[in-house]
Amino acid sequence: MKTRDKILLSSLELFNERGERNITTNHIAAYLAISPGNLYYHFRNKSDIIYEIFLEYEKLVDYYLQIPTDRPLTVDDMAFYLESVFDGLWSYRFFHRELEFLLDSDQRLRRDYRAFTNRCLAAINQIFDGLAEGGVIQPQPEELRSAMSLNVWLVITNWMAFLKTAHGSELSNNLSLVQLKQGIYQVLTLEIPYLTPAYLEPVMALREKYRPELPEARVA
Amino acid sequence: MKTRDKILLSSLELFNERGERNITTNHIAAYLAISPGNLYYHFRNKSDIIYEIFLEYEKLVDYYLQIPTDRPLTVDDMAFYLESVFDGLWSYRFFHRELEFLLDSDQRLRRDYRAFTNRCLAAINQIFDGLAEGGVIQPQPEELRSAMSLNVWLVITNWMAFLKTAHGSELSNNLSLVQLKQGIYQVLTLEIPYLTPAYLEPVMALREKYRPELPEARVA
DNA sequence: GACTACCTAGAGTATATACTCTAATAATAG
DNA sequence: CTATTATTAGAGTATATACTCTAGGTAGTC
Repeated sequence: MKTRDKILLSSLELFNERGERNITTNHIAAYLAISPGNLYYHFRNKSDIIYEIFLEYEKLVDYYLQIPTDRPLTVDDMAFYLESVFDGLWSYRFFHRELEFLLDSDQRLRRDYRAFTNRCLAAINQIFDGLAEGGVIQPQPEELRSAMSLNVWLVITNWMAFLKTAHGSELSNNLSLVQLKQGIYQVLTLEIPYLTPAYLEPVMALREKYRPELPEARVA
Repeated sequence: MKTRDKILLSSLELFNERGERNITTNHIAAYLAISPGNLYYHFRNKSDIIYEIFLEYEKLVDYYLQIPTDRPLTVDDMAFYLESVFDGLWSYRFFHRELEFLLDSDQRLRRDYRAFTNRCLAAINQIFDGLAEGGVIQPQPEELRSAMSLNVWLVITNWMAFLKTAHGSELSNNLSLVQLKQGIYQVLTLEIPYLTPAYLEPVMALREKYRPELPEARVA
């Protein structure tokens, strides 16, 4: 593998594992057993590395969120979109963690991420549209559907932070893909009241698959 | 005012304004025109300052989220809780911004914040309970209500990050309390399907007060 | 006035961080 | 083989950061 790609891969791994804030360019170089000079030969600075990683993330999610408009959507479609989005979130999980700082430090990233968010929101809207066409959910006025889509996005992008901060034992802050996908349970919770009677049962069954095994204490 | 209190106040102000990551203890001292030694006389380190600020935040929110259990809750109660929570979020807005790093760096904070989250979730649950008693929302099974409460929490705590990252112009990332309170619109969106017919109209009217004036583009 | 507890200044330091520079080595093209 | 280009090592640096240390001031009390 090319050194440049190794740098991107290892950076992503280290960022995910230990947080972007805790990983310096010197750490990355040491991890790869290359010199700092070598790293800076391939990337002008740390921001550039992060930006390139974002471009990969963006490409992955955009790929999965191509919503067919020529046919209605099924519950299976919805399940696929949810699985895919959470897989993407998992692979690039460092990103949402320090998002605000990253966007403050890089104008390109700021601009691209905003466009990315809008595409995601549009895709969620389209999914709801397709599900309504497929008779899975009841059609809703545009305004309500948009606000619901935004709530779905907020739940998806905040679920991981919730897990890391509120969940888990006092010592371990480790996170598993299984836990992360319990976010699907939360997203499906949002949809329940809008399901058509015919699809209530299958969607509830799908939801059940993601139910947390040991729900955290929610009562004081 | 005592120097110690001035440090806390200025730190909060600087953290909110420019992000905890961008503010060093030397910045704080310089801002107050005191010496670093003086600052370190009052606080052992930066984490201690942040922890003290958290304690204030915690106290404020706990104060507002004392839910009466001896009477049903009204729409006005709900509006008050929402306003209060978003006011708190605004006053200590730096906190949720770099939450994960802060909790990773301070065990006390990690422990206390987790307990705080659980208290908040319990309060949201109680509010839903009280609203059901008051006939505002339809009573729901415990499981669904808990999952809904969690979604409310996720929307509330992620709304600000959404504004900062996805909203606003490319250059300005400034945030206003008015914008922040548009999060109430999103929270009320979650409640719509659970409202009793009698309360649909008044809650929709309340929601309308927080509708964003210039909604961002949500369609590609 | 002198004792004491509290408070403050400000220079200083060890370490980390992002990044640079030069020289050398590999790869490739003609 | 040679010239050129791409890649790498590794020492080095300017700046920042969190924090320390010493000496001295201030306020209250007897």
